[in-house]
Amino acid sequence: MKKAGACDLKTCFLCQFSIPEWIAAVGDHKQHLSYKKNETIFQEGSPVKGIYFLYDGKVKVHKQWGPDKELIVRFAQKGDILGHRGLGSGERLYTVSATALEDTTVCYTDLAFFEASLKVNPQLTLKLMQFYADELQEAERKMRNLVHMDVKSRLADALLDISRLHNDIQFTISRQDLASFAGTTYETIYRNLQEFIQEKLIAVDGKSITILQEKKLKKYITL
Amino acid sequence: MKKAGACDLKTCFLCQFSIPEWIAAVGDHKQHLSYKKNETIFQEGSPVKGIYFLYDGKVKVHKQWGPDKELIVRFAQKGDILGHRGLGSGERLYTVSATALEDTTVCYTDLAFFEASLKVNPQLTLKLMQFYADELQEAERKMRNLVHMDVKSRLADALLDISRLHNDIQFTISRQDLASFAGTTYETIYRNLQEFIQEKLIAVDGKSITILQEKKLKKYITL
DNA sequence: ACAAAAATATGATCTAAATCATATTAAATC
DNA sequence: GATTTAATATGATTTAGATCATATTTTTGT
Repeated sequence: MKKAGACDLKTCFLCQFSIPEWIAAVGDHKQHLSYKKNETIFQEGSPVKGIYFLYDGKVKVHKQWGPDKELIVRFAQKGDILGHRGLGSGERLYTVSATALEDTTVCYTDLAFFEASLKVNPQLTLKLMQFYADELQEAERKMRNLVHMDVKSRLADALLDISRLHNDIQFTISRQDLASFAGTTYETIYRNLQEFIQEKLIAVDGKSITILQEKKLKKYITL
Repeated sequence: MKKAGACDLKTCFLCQFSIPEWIAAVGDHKQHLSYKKNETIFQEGSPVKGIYFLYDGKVKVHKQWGPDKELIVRFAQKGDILGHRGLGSGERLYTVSATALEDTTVCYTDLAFFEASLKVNPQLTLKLMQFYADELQEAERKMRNLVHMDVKSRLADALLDISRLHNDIQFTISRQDLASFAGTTYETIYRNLQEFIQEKLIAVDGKSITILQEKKLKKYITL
């Protein structure tokens, strides 16, 4: 991680929903930081020091289980907020880790300043609340999927989800990350990807995946 | 469902975090409603009309899957807010159902009034945001458990969770609800409960479950 | 109080997906 | 550019837990 130039004070969640008079204060307090591919931005279990806003790059938000198992909870990209799970009423420890999937730039605000921002900008609090509400809905939908859908359907859901995020039918992701996101193992993902390729619903070239038949993939989810 | 007497304007989330000048408006707008055991308070997929606050009784918050499968996302009790998942930015449909597990009293506020309350009371918005943050953390923890823990550990977690909620080592719950909460089937719960009884970690008498050795149950979770 | 419906109990069977094992290829790192 | 390390490929084996089947008990509606 190294410090980088100042940000434009327009793009991020914080600037977007703060009153104009507050933006100057934001400029004084926020820092631009950059991370290399695979670098950890923050670690599950460590104390929450601040909040991050993704400027550029891709980040995975994940929970660890033992030494070699994980669950990817979310992929974040430009504009997304990171580390906000620490704002709850419990102990101030990150409950997830964030790791850069490619070279990434974020801007960072310490917790005290962010909390002050919430007090000063009710609109910010409201938007953040709505953002949480959406994430909660999505988390619960995923929970239900984990319990009631088979792996192939969950993989279809994961592929569509990632495609939607990238706003592109083509994207790049490792099999292992796909497994951790769909809540299964590398081998099972490998086999089910093969099936989707056979069925011509997707095309794969190295780490690049292209969705060929979105409609048919979607059918797996409601079935 | 039938209308019941007015509420005390003190207990619920809404009253607790509204400024004093707003309480009168709350009194004018909120309604007390009562539901009999097994009655549906609101249904997944139907339009969000308002927000509920639990006054008395126990409620399960659950997602349906097909005609005969479900996932219980949360048990709610006195003071808890219900229906708030509808506050996100998406379509205004309930993403979960709420069903009374025993005779229950709630108070109800239509959505427009609740949203006005959020605008008027930044403190309310802030508290609600924190509440969401906590629920999100918990949902993500459960997701990880579903993926990486076996049923016995998830059952241990569910039992401890329910005990904590009731603030009592003894509580009452059907095997089917326990299964839906732990993300598994009735039969599997039945068998694992037998094991816990054999190991003398719990005692069961009809629908009543008593936790005998909390410590040992907890060990299942981190293992 | 009685019939119908729901919840519980328990064994037998089946299967999706995890685990194991090992070869190959690609990507970092020194 | 060579060497370690990580990611991918793919078959074989195992297993946890779902599903099925059926009997009994409890609850609930009329």
